[in-house]
Amino acid sequence: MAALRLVDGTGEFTIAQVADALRVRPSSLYNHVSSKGEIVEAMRSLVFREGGVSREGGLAAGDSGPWEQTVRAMLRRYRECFARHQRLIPLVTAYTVSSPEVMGMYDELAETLRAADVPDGQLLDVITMCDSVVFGAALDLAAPDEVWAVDQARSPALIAAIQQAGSGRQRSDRAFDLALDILIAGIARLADGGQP
Amino acid sequence: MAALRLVDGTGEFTIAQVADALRVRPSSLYNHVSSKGEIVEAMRSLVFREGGVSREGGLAAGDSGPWEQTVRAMLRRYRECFARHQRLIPLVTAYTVSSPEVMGMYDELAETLRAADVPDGQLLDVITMCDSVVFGAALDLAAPDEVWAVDQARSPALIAAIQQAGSGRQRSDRAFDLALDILIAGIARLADGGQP
DNA sequence: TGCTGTAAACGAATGATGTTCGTTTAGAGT
DNA sequence: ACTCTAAACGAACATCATTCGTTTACAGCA
Repeated sequence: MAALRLVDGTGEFTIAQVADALRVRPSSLYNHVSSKGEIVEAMRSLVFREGGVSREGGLAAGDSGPWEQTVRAMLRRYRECFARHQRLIPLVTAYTVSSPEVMGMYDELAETLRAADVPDGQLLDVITMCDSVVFGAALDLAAPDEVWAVDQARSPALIAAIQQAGSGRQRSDRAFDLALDILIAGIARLADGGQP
Repeated sequence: MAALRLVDGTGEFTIAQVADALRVRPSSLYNHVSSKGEIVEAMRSLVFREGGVSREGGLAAGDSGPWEQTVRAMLRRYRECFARHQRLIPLVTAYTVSSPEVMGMYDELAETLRAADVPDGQLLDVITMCDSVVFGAALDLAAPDEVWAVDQARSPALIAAIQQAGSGRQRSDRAFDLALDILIAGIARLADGGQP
């Protein structure tokens, strides 16, 4: 089944292409999967497993080290998965399915955050926020560079900013790291009550 | 052209459906648009204009009020657009196009942030981060509730969190507001040098 | 009123694509 | 050798986006 992943080199994939890569006729595939969506789902699982996002051994609770590092590493790993398969991103977001592999990661995240004293009432909100940042960053990663082309901007501030920033992958990485910093600092402040 | 938007009620749209809604044959549409992608692009513009995201009058620079409020309102409006057309989200992210209408908003954001003393070197990173959060939140909005169904979670912390949280729209809104808080607090800290 | 030019609608056709179904092949276990 | 099962196969379909040459509707103008 891994041969499907050769096809994420082109950004699209058709049943026929997959069948070709497998030296098989299109119809034969339907003895193993029931739809194209199921293939997308399989790819998602695969990407997660190969990225080590879905924890093999039990849950996290007993993890060593400060929670900040754990969360940072976790989210970074999460995004890294999709960074390695950028073309997959529009597919998995379009297909809106959620494989059980993903849930393992949320479990881990929940345990870690809870151990870090994030109030129960805000736990799910924080998790959703992490999710948003990671997926948003992944989308940004998949977007073509021309989104930030100088000639589309009319504001001098924006033009200057674009020229200062690196290009493509670098820029995206740096922005994600910054987001992680801010995110974690914010969670930390949540963890002890108010704004101080 | 606005009649196409009736079709975002189903989550998908085919040329034939659009043609039907317009009391016209599919082929006739190609006298007005050159591809399906162009229709998606048109929808994106329309959503932006109707949401008031793309500023009609010139740039923002002279805006009154603290920048925090301006940014918060801007991002909230941005997300609100897609909240009103959830089914559009996978489409616009998949089609990866960028209409000129969107750029106006980035211009405005850039000016505001710059006026708020965000260091030039990090301006684009901050903008990207805002973008990520908004799009991630929009995606979360579009995701079905079952993503957060109790029976999929294995961790007690996560199960508890899910039960405490509201459902659907409420939950998503609250998570987004929290993210905005954290985001803006983080930007504010950026704006005066270090972590303090 | 009749002529003309243009924009839009039309229908038929085409090529991709995902999917179904009944049949056939190959091989493992007895 | 016989049987059972899983997988491959090819021939269909249905759905879609898109193209092309033709025809209609109508506005401007003589």
